[in-house]
Amino acid sequence: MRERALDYEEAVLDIVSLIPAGRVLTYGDIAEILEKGGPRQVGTVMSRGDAGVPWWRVLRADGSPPQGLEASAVEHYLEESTALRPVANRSRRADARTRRVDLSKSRWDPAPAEQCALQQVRAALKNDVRIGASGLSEADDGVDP
DNA sequence: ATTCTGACTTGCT
DNA sequence: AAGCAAGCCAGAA
Repeated sequence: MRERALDYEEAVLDIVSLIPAGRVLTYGDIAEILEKGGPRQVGTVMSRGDAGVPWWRVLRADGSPPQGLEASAVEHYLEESTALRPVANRSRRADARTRRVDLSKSRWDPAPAEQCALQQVRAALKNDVRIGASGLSEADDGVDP
């Protein structure tokens, strides 16, 4: 019964693990979903090691993979057929380093059920989870009095 | 309490 | 497209 409140790190990792193959979210998106912290906090969590989550599906606001991991991230994109942005013709460096994900095409657009799952993670982070046993299901939406 | 740091963002050149 | 500065949020020193 791990239905206790999630700490920030767990919440972030949960979200990341929910991103489908071929889709991506930005650090900022995740912070927004959790309604806590900012892009940097999410980045900090991710930097602690992959923890078995698809880290390459989390990118910067401009569509570029996390610093230092561009090369291996691109391999995953090719593998998952993630929509990449066309390489600038002028650029000499048409390498993995210049490649960016096309956010307008690959950004994850969660279906209703998925949004629900995301909200559950947020709720679990916010206070505590009250699913199960006692059956008190009032997860206050977080708005302060 | 204050300062530094970072898998970040945005806006301006 | 690229580089730079400032803003931002939390945790660590």
